[in-house]
Amino acid sequence: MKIAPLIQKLEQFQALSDEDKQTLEAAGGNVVSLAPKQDMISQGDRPEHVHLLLEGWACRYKIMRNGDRQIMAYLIPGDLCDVHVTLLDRMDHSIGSLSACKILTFPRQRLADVMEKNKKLLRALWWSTLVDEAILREWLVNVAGRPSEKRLGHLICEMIHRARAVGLTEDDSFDMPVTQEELADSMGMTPVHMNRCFQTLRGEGLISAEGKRVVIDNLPRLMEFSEFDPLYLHQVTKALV
Amino acid sequence: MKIAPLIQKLEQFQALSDEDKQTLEAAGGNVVSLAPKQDMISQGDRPEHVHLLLEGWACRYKIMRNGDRQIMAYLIPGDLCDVHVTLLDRMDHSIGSLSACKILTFPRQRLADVMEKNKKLLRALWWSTLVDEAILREWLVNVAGRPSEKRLGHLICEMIHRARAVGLTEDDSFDMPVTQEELADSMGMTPVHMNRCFQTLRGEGLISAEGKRVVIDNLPRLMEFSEFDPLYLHQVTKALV
DNA sequence: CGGCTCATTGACCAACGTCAATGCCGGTGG
DNA sequence: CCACCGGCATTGACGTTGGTCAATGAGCCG
Repeated sequence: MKIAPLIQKLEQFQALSDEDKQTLEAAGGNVVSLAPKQDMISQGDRPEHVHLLLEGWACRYKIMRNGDRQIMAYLIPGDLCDVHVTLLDRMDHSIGSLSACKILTFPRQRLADVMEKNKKLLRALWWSTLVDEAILREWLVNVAGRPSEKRLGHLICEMIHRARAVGLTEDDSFDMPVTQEELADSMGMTPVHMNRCFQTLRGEGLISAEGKRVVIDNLPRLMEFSEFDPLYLHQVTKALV
Repeated sequence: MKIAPLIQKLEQFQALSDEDKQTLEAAGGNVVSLAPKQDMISQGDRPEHVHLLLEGWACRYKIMRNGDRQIMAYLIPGDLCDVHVTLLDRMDHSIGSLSACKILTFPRQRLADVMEKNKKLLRALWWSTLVDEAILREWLVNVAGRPSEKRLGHLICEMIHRARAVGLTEDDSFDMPVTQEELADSMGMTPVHMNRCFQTLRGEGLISAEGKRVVIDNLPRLMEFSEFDPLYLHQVTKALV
């Protein structure tokens, strides 16, 4: 099933019947490929489709006055990028691919119809936007309140938990197709300093990133170091440890 | 009508019939008073009620490991504090009063029943959580990407727009019952530095805060200075200027 | 091999944090 | 009515985290 990772995510909230799954899958339209660093939707758009990420990583971002980019969320397979557009008039931010992506597009109205008729799915999708909001709150805490090394550590902890929930990890490692510059843009720091943070975490024996592969050498210790508490992810599989 | 400010807010999204309004009002329970600096809900709770703020200001916050508090949202009259709890299992943060508050409590199940039966209200309430999320994204941009004086300026612009939407402004001034320390906790800075930011904005002739009353001397210029674009608030009344 | 993007390094700098003192104001008890 | 107290705003001197600038490497691809 194309939408398997989404199903996997939604079932953390509520079990879905085969019929529910089929209904959702049937609402899907085309699968589209997107090259790295391309916009999927831009700020100001009134998109006609909702996008489900099937492969690759993407991000929400805004471009600021001085040209800086602020990344506000990372999107991984199973993430619906923009359920908003079924309710909000216009995109207040852009969504762009980080790596090469495969995307399933849902015609907006067809998804709205599904939610109109199937309350279980509606609740599940609403739930997923609430989890996105919870993640955003934790990002704010992270950026506003923690020193830079812990920020990076916390982000890595979050991403391995989310990646694991959709089956994208191996032991304590996963692919993170994101440059240090992009990481810096998401955590409110400079690329130079992001690099220094990586050095620190490696020096402490907490992680050993090689290229785009992040290997966490000691997850419990990294979680402790980064003050990471997975409660905010509202995952059923609470404990990874 | 007790829930007038909420109605006023929801109707930015969609007009509601008298019947809709009555349905929503009827779901409400008791009106409760809360002294300043009291928790309304605490992290980890599974609350039985959804809270609608009728009077006063409150905030979402988390306490961090080192005892610092991070405020993640300000809540003003008309704001539903925790629609989440109809779907998320447990509170991942706390909500506390800043000033004395009056709160209308909705028994969780009764609100869920309303949404079950009335799709228009369900959509309106979902919409309001999506707007909350949009505000949160902008806070992240603000804290991660703007220098401290613009952060404060941006927050003030946001709050006067939100206050105006529920009729709580007079010309370009409004009551902000929040200490500089609380503001600092929301913008990721220290109270000392928050004070310096106030001095700058006053010195530039942008605002003139006297006690808890904020007077904006030149709103267009403050918006320009703070890089404030109200799009993210998704208000119908876009322009204040 | 040349040219690209990205990671890494070092020297220096500024925004913001820390610490500690002082002032202001409203509330309260004598 | 007035003195005292407690919370908050304000100020100044100084310290530190993280930003800036600019150069060097390392890996990849045509």
